[in-house]
Amino acid sequence: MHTRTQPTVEEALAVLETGFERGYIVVLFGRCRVEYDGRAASSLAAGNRMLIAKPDGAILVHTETGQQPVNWQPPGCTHEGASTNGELVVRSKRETPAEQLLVQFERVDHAVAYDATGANDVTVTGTEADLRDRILDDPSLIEPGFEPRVTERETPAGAVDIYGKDEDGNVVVLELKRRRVGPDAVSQLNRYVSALDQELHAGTELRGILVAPSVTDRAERLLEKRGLEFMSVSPSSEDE
Amino acid sequence: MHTRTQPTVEEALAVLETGFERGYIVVLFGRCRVEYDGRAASSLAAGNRMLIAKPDGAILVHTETGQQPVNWQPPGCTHEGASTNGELVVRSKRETPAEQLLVQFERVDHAVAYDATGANDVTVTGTEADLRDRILDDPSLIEPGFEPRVTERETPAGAVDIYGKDEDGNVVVLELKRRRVGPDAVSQLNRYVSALDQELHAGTELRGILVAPSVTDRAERLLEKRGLEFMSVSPSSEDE
DNA sequence: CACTCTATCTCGGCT
DNA sequence: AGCCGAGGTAGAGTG
Repeated sequence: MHTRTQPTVEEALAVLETGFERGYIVVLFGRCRVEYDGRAASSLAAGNRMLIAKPDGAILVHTETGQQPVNWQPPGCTHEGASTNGELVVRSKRETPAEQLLVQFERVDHAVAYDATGANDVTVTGTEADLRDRILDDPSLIEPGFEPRVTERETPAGAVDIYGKDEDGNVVVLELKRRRVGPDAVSQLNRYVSALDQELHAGTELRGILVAPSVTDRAERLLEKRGLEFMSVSPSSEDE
Repeated sequence: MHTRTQPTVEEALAVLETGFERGYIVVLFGRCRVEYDGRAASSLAAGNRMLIAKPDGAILVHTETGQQPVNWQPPGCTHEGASTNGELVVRSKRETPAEQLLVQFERVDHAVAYDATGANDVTVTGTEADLRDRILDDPSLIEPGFEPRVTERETPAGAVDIYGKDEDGNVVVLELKRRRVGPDAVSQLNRYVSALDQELHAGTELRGILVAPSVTDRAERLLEKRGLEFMSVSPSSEDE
């Protein structure tokens, strides 16, 4: 780890460059302006901020508010530091799509280069995959007699989460969501049902069921209009 | 600004608490485990990481890779630090939805409290709003004779981006996207068109046009199947 | 507070 | 490299 408080431009640059070389996270605290140009374009006037440069090429500029950075570059970018007109300038670029970020420090108050190695594989539960497994484990959560046949069954409109049959032999398509859903989820299910309707030969009864903890009013009306169904199931049995 | 290198638990706690009091961003570098429980649940084994606690209640835990934090809490949470079994523990909570984050530091290598005040209003161009303004400014970008009437016109299925008439007096609904679109955008437009189709009295011709720089193959086929149209326009005239 | 939709969404998986 | 969908999406705007 390297740190510097109230460094000169050269000292801050040294922290930045030795940090990059060693694969450290480099963090600069100071007053800076930020310019971005690429998929969109943005400009940010001077203020005290925190810049985070990661060894995988990601860059984040954080202000005192918000969970999201005010400016950033994704992993895979190449960044470089330079001293320009007495200012520390950090530039980050990538191609495809072409975009670049320019951070100009009028003043650097503190610089840190830190070796942030260690496990970064977080295990998450309560996901859509958990909901899927729960239903495959106990299909009666949907309805008595429901039989899952395939997961991720392909259709011209995309892959259906769970494809199966009901006790009367009708084809059933499930679209799973881990949380309360709005109109977009209904449309998604509808796309799959429409696509399968064309694919399956006529006469086959086809049901589409949206499976989620709950739906909004508008989504419910939309389901009705499209002749689709809803079944309330949560990713975790504890949430019921 | 306050900084401490290789602080004791008490020293790190002091940086944390005086930082919170003064409305500073507090950053801790060290080896920690992270537990989250709320909308989902997650667990992260020990490793060297960076914790960022903002005065608005946001918390971020960053590893050496990725643009996104491995764990976080949104703004509005209350966080507190404590010394437990010789470890510095940071806990962050909120209600609605109930969720909490627990970060346990086996070791703190560096602590910073920084006053990150300053302008945080970034001006962005190339957004959907820019695309809308561009079309309102020159409706012929859609087609000769197109006349915008209302933006954000409400329908039972949601608000239409631009509602207008073509040169033959037909109702035209535009759905705008700032970048290349897939099937979801087609479904969205279709929802609005279907809803308006019921609302407008019979006999009125109704056209739906998806406006974006480009569409994917699947989206194009879906447009065709739904009897919808596409017009290529970018948010910025320079992108064409 | 809940609903709806945009986003430089990011991220992973697959083709 | 592009397409597609999930996400503890976050954030903004509105009712």
